[in-house]
Amino acid sequence: MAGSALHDDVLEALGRRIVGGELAPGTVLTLDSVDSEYDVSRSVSREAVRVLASMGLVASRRRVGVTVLPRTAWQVFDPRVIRWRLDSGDRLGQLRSLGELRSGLEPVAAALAAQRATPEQCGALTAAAGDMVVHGRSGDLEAFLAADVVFHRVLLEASGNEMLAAMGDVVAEVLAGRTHHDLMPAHPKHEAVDLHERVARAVRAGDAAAARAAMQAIIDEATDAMADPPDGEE
Amino acid sequence: MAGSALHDDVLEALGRRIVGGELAPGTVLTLDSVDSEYDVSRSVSREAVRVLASMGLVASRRRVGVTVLPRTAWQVFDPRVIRWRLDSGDRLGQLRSLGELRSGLEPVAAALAAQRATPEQCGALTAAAGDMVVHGRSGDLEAFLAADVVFHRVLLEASGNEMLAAMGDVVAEVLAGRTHHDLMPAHPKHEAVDLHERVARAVRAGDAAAARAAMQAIIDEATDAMADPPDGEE
DNA sequence: TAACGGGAAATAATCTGATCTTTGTTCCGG
DNA sequence: CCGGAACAAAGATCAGATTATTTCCCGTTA
Repeated sequence: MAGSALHDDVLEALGRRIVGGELAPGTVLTLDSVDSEYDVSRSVSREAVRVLASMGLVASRRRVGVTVLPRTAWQVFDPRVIRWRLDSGDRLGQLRSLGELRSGLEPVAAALAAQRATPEQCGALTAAAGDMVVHGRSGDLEAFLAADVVFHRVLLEASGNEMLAAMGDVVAEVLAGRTHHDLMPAHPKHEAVDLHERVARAVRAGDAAAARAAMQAIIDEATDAMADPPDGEE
Repeated sequence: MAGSALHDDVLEALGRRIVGGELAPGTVLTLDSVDSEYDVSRSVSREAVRVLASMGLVASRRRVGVTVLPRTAWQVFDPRVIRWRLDSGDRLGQLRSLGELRSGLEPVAAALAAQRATPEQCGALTAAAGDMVVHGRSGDLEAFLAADVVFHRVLLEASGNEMLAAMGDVVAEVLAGRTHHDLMPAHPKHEAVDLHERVARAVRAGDAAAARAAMQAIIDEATDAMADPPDGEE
């Protein structure tokens, strides 16, 4: 990291400690303690705390200090909060929440994409689905994952809804987390790959209902897979 | 607002100017210019800019200044960004995006609530639906809105998914925006109110499919209503 | 002429110390 | 026991200086 890392270092460190549970809700820090602990000047700790406050992780009051807030106050859609939760002991809970979210959003995105996707996006979608077929057969899980991520990202963007599009990064992290934590079978199921192709076809044809249904099936399949881990882990 | 307002003032002012389009993407400010324009000290403008950067509205680089970023970089799930967009000329676009989001999320939330709602939440849901009936008849739009907000908020919380629950504030703003900008009929439609009661019943009965279907119908109805404004406005 | 390299200036980043403001606490008088 | 006044702690704000990058410009050189 070339640029100024100081401020972000403190932000990351404190954020992880809070999200990870080391700093329980109700804990009070003082700016001075942050200064000395991370050996930075007040402006740096001040700005880090200010950003944490804007994320709902802490609240600072005069004469009291900086209080760690309970989960209910967190901005759970903030990408950093999501990332910290995925990296912490709360990974499974976060994946469950995100899965439920996806089960609502992605079918809608598919339906909208069927109505709004540009020819380029249709092409990219078809290409990504094709890549999934190829890498699914060859068993190259990383390449498969990459194609999967591209597929979902393009689809969300093609929805023409900037909020759905913003979920692209999150979905990418979910997919990556799934492959990297043994929640995926060694060979992607043929049905799952087939469903992706079906979504691409439906979007190309402008068939919103079919796109929604196929995407719904993808999510359902993924949910079932997570409920029954391939190697019985956890 | 009791506490320190200075920092938030600058943050709000700059945020609104950016989201509202007055400060177009690519515009560069300098910290000094912010200092003098709002007549605050360096630390105040610094922290405001830092938070704006954390929201993806600006990026600051040495020797260049503070650059306003394009929409694609914005954290569109940040509640403040949503609020600013709703208050700006982009209100209709934001309402459309949020509507599409709701059409995905709320049915899922209803289905989950049917499986997870506590007895207290069931009670609150039923009570809110009852209030909607009463105030819908009497024509007290504000009281109706309040009950509507409570209904959706409780339902989202009852989903047991903290990310869905976090959408409560956003949904509240959407509903409020609708009534306050003449996108609602003078008397709430009987069918809409009836659907809310049906959701409450389904959740009470633990019937996830029925809860999802009824909620879907609510959203569809709302979408249709927005497509055909009652008094032909817009 | 074009590529390369060395300043110089601009600007955010950081540090520092002082002062102001709010607010929880304590203590005193009634 | 209660109400209010004084005190103190901690963040909030201010002001200035210093540092570190980055960009731009210009001269040199191949």
